[in-house]
Amino acid sequence: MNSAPAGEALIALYPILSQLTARARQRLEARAQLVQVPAGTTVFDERQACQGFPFVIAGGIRVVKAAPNGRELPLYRVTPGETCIISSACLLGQAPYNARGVTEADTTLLVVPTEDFQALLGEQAFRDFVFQLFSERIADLMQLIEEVAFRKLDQRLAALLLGKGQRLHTTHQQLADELGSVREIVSRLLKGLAEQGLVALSREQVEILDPAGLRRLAGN
Amino acid sequence: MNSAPAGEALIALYPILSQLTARARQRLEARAQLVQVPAGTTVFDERQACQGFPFVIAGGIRVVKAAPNGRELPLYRVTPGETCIISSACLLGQAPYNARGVTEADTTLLVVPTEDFQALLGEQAFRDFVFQLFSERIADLMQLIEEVAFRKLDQRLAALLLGKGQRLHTTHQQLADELGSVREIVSRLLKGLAEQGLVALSREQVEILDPAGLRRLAGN
DNA sequence: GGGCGTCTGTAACCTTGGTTACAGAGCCGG
DNA sequence: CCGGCTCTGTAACCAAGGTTACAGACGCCC
Repeated sequence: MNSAPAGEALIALYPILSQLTARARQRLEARAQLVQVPAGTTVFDERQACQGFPFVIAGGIRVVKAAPNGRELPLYRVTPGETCIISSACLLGQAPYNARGVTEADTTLLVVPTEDFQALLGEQAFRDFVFQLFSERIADLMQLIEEVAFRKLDQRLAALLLGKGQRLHTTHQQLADELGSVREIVSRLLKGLAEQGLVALSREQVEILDPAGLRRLAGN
Repeated sequence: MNSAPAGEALIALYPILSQLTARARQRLEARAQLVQVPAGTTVFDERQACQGFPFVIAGGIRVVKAAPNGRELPLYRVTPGETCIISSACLLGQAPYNARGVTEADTTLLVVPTEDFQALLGEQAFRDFVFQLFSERIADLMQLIEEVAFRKLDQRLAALLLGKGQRLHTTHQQLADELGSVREIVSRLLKGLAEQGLVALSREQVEILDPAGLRRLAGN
């Protein structure tokens, strides 16, 4: 590791690492690379071989599937304290990435070389940690499949609006990106929601007027 | 385990189990339940708590997401020698199932109680085995998301037809089920493929005439 | 051969969501 | 206050897929 402060931050974010054996710990400190990445960078992409395993120290990564026409569907986000299961899956399965990772903000990563990741997995504590994340993500992905395959866009939009406070500051375009759709449709649907009295719209803002109604819509 | 033959079959299918410690092995044999299930049985369903961990000895399980209107989208299949990662995810994440499992044929399962599954995970060999399956399935699920979200149905149909030999014996209804669609659409699309000379149709049969053409179609 | 069940073909129609193409509206800096 | 930018509203049109509703074909058993 390149600096002591980074090491402390790492342990604070990933308490599991404090349970490593001394040997694993030393190896990690000696070989991991601290990397700074500006917002909006593609840190890995489809069909690309996995070069190492990233711990997110600060910032965050949005993992998306990209359509041939340029549209993107977000799969999940990796925030500090989590790890990128797609990287784990690649490293474990010897397969190339099958999604794209883009930093959502200026991001600090600690990148562990492939061999050292394998070694880390030899540590029970770390392995349990990765296991836990795996199972959570799998549940998320199943949920996403259900939404994409079966839910209509207005339901997905309603679900997206919920649970982010009463006023969201966002553009229609951002909402569309989040749903893997396009701006015009989101505008259309939001108008529909507004006409039903569920939300109130203004520039770069959506105000939730009837959370229960939205939940009802989302839940069908 | 209830009978020696089942034990041998189990080891043959899951060679990893031969690497267990004697203690784990004994525990497994003492507590696992051999269960016979006829074809078409729902062995677990959405929102249901996970009761145990199944090893598939014979037959197979189709894991599907069910839509409110009764349609189903297959997520993956569990064949003998594999394990059901959704069960693993439930047990690890303490969450209820979020998909449905249906036997595709008469099926023999060895069901391991929850606590004993946790104990099995304490065994390195077994844990590695589950890990491997996890990463493969995650890749599958990502692939599925891509298909559902971005591919048109004719492309998905073309992909489905490939890699099953030159003549497939199946009904349009079965193909539709496989795609999470309906019979009429599949008939329509198959007709289109036939008109392009890619396939030849007859009752309960699809003959692949131009695999390369199908692959081209599927790959866009 | 007649009757029945399953499988297939097909047409008309509908809904959803996406595309294209603008027109304004709000905001901000010069 | 003006020009330019981003964001929003909206209408016309289109394509994909699903729904409804039949008709006929094939196979099989009696």
